[in-house]
Order: sequence, then C-alpha cells, then structure tokens
Amino acid sequence: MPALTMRRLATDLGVEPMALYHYAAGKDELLNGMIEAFYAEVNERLGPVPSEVDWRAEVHRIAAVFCAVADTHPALLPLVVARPLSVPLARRPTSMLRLNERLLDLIGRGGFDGAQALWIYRALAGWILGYLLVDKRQIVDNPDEPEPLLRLGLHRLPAAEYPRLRALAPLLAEHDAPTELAAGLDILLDALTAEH
Amino acid sequence: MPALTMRRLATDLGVEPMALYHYAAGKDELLNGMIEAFYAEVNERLGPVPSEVDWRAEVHRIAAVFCAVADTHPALLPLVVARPLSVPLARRPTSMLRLNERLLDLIGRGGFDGAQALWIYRALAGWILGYLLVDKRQIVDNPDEPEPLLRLGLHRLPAAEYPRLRALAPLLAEHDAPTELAAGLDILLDALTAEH
DNA sequence: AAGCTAAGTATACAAAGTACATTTCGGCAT
DNA sequence: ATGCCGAAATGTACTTTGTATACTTAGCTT
Repeated sequence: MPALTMRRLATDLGVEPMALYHYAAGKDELLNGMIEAFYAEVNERLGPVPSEVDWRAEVHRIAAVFCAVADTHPALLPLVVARPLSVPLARRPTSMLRLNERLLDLIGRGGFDGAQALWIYRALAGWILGYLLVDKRQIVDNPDEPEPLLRLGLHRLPAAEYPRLRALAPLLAEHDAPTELAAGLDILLDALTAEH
Repeated sequence: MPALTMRRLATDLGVEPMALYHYAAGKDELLNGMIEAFYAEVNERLGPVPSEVDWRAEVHRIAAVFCAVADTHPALLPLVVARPLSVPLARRPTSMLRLNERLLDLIGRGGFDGAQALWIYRALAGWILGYLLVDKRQIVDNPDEPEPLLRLGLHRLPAAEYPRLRALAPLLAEHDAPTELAAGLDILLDALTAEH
C-alpha cells in the first residue's frame, strides 16, 4: 500500500494538493482528524450511553466495538496506538476523550472511584489496546504457501534456536480474537472487583 | 525534539549523510536496527536463560526489564509497538524473536503447550505492551503549572461533559507503574494457570 | 610499492510538505 | 440582472528529506 501523502490524497480526491489545507491546517492535523474519525465511529456504533446498565457488560461492548472498528480500518491502528504517546491528554480529539469519559463513568457506576477507578481504567484500556496490538501483528509472510512453516517464513529461522516458535507455527495464525479479548477482560474484571 | 532524519543523524555523528548507507541499506533498515538494539538491550539485561527457574518469576523479570528499557529509550516505544504491525513475524529482528522464544519457552516449562501456550503468550505480551502504552502516554500539558487541572490542561474541557476526567485530574499522573504492571501480570497468570 | 577493501564524500535528483498569491464560483442583497 | 463576498480550489515556488551514482581516501595485505 502506498504511503499517505498530501499529494496522493489530493490526487485521489481529484483536487490539487493545496486544497487540503482548507480542511486541515497541515498533515499533523489531518492525522489527528483521522484518529478523531476513528473514535467518532466507535462512539457512533456504541450509541448513546444507556442510563441503566450492567456496567461490566457495557465494558465488554466497548471492547468489542473498538475491536470491530479497528478491523474496519486496519491502517489506522498504528496511529491510534502511537500518537497518544506524543499528544498530551487535553489535546487529544474530543471523540477519544468522550470514550475515555464513558469508560470512567462506567467504572464509577460499578462503585469505584479515585485511585482505584484509575487503576481499573488503565488495566482495561491497556488490555484492550495491547491485545489488539498483538493480535493484529503481521504473521504471514508467503500467503499462497499451504505449509504453515513456509507460510510464516519460519523455515528460515535456525531450528535449534527457535524450537518453540517453529513448533507452534501451525497454530500461530489461528485464534478467535474477540473471544480471547473478552476472556482477558473477564479475568481482569473479576480480579479488579474482587476486593470490593 | 527534532525528528530523526538521515541528515540530522549524519550531522550529529559528524559525517556526511551518505556515509550512513554503509551501515544501513536505508532509513527503513535503520529503524529496524533500532528495534533490534532495543530488544538486544532487553536480552542483555536479562542475561542467559537460567536452566532451573520459577517460570512465573521469570515472566515478571522479563516484564520489569522490558519496562525499564522502555523507560531508558522513550522515543523508541512508538516504533517498538507499531512496526510489528507491518513487518511479518519472520522478518523481525532476531533479538526480538529470541525474546519471543524465551517467553514461549518459559510458558512451556510451566507445563503448557499448543493453543493454550499461545493464548497465554498473547495474553502476557498484550498486557505488557498495552499497559506500557497506556502508562507512557503524554498526560501533562503545562509542566510548570502547580494546579493539577491546569497542569493537564483539562480546564479547557467543558465540565458538564467530562466530570469524571476532570475530577480525577489530581490522580491521573500519579501511579506506580512497575507495581501495577506486575499486579496485572499476576492476575492474568493466576487465571490462565488456574484450570491446569 | 601495488592494490584491495572499507569508509566517507560530492553531486544531483525526485518526492513530499507547505507558504504565498491568485483565481473561481455559488449565493445574496441591492 | 448586477455586483459583491467569502469559501473553495489553484498555481507557483521554496525547503527538507531520502537516496542513486560516481568518486576519493585511508589503511592493511601481500
């Protein structure tokens, strides 16, 4: 896939490059806007916050929707995970902040607040993001190869040094991401709310 | 911080830009090399794999060292998390693959293999990466401001729409990352090995 | 001393981001 | 209809970056 450049984007839109600057102040703002759109889609799919809900089920729903949107826009994942590292909290897109607030609100409805609520928040957000990140990593090297070891390109690794990796090749690409994501969430939720 | 460019790097090294191409085939390879160096440092700090260990303690040690190295090279984190999304498994730096193998080996020593070992692997790797990612996000906006709300720049968010976020401002920047990272690991390890 | 190789330089070009000035155009008050 | 205004788009040009190609230099080997 060719990289995203102002010029290519302009061409694809059938317009001269400088026309883009009427909609975003520069490439940086454009990237922020893409993250904003990503979270806006998550929020839209989630719909309005229900006034009365099982908060744990709602957390699960957020995770599932987030995962689904990430699937719809795989090229955005690097942005979504990496940019907050350099953009301060208060400068993030409002759609992202609204989702943060929504999650904090749910945790609050579960009866948690203060430092404990934040710990739960970080744990849940970290799990969702981290699992997604590991799940979406590029695994396959030669897609048309039927033999798993060759498919993944692992035959090039010395067998003596990577026995486990090679042995697990047939299973590496096969797992049920939504189920595992939810299972991890349940594990964390169980433990984090146990002492309450 | 100015961005990393071939020219700036060359200047900093007191050399002409093209000299760099004797050490890396291009910028892409240079970035790969940085990830390689990152994982090489993790491996080096970990030392040789002990023949007899408490596997859970070893997992904790890997997480702690990983976290420490990430702290030493904060600018590398975006690369470390985002690049594997586009580089297939078998093409990743060997130092990274060696750490993967090491973790898989530990899980194997715990008596797990096949699909279950992989699920544990993804869960642990996801947690470590995800927690680190959430932990290292930029929070502070105005570092010299003493008042928490202003420090984080959250005063600019409408109070009516972000009550939780604003209320938690004083606590947002204060938490013990290594402890939380380890706590989450224990939660996951307890649950993942329980059915065994 | 001759010459091979690794290391570094010189020059040049294409692609990308964007500043600045100008044009085009749809609606609206006159 | 006319003339005007602001939004949308264009044209041109400059800077920064990555890198291809060809050349130079230094040090070691034989």
